[in-house]
Amino acid sequence: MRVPVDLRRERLVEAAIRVMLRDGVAHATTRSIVAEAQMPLGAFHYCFRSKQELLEHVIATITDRTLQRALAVLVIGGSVEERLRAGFRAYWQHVLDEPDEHRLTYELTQYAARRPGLAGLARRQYETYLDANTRAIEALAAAAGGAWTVPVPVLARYVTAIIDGVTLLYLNEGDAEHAGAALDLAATHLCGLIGPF
Amino acid sequence: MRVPVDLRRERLVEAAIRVMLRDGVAHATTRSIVAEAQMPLGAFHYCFRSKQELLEHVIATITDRTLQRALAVLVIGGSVEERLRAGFRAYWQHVLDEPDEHRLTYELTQYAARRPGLAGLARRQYETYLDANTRAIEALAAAAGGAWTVPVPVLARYVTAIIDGVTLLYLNEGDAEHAGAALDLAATHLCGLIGPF
DNA sequence: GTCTATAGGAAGATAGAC
DNA sequence: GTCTATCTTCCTATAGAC
Repeated sequence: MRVPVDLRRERLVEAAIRVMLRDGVAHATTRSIVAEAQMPLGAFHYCFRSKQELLEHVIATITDRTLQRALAVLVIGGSVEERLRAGFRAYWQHVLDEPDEHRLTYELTQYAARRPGLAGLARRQYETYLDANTRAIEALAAAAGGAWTVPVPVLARYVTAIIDGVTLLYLNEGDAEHAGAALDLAATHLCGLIGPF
Repeated sequence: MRVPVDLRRERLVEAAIRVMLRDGVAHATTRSIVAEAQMPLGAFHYCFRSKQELLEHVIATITDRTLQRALAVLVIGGSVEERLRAGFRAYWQHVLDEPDEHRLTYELTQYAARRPGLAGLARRQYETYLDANTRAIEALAAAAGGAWTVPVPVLARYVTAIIDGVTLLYLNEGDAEHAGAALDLAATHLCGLIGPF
């Protein structure tokens, strides 16, 4: 039974993500991945040169999905404050719905940062998210016809940091109400930094 | 040459921390740890029942050190705003001085969260930090003779989240100036949440 | 390309002499 | 308690038949 190599690659990447979501990056061995994809062990190495090559595809896939979700939020209409809050709310809802996806994102970043061959990818992953937040912040100011009272690069890092921090806290502590309230506090804070009009 | 087992345990824990700081948790194998401590491999298992037992000691040691540093900041005097900013500044200076220690903290939390035998420790680690921040926030309000305009549990999570988020961002992106400015922004925000007097 | 079988190495843990 | 030698298991990667 012959299956195109491209399709096999895709299936292995998806299988790897499922295993990582379920058991963590450390348990995603070549063996567990091919088992999840219902392929023989030998299939792995004529689809990917090495396990690192698979991991690069996994990280690229996850980063792209996160980015697509972030961009989808930008098209929401309303006042600046409504749009800002809607963005935060949509993100937080996704954390509540798919906590494992977010856990995996942090795990992959850390895993990549520790291997020489993947360290660059971890950095680029963060730069991608920062860039998306920067665009969102600039878009909000443009829509308001005003400006921010704090430099955009600082705001972008503040937003990225509070989002990551609240998510990490929720994943480790499990208190959704208080964590969500802390994120709302940051959103309110940001609303006060827009102007003058 | 006979060395007390308690002392050997201590040396293995310190050696493990050095290896983890240098190469990451995944590279801290029983072999690399005993090599760092200049002990034979066999020494490991009459000092610790298992590698997990060593890890419990490592996490306890690191958590305790972080806590001691946090408590040391509390004795600083001055106005409420000065004390709050001094606390943030002291923390941030430590991040700049010892980034590897902070990287290790996140790595250990994540590592622990994925093993059934250690998952409870990861949660307790976060609860410890949250508890320390809660005390600091209450102490600040008490010193001001006032109160916070936002519930303390929410503030404690906001502080924990922004600290973690900014640190993680700096460790992954490397932009100390902008990350520090984002942390300052949060400190300023907090100063505005104290009152009425 | 596809698979089975296996190489080659590193991990945690233990056996047993001293 | 102390150490050397070894057991068992699991990993990534490859060899070689089809």
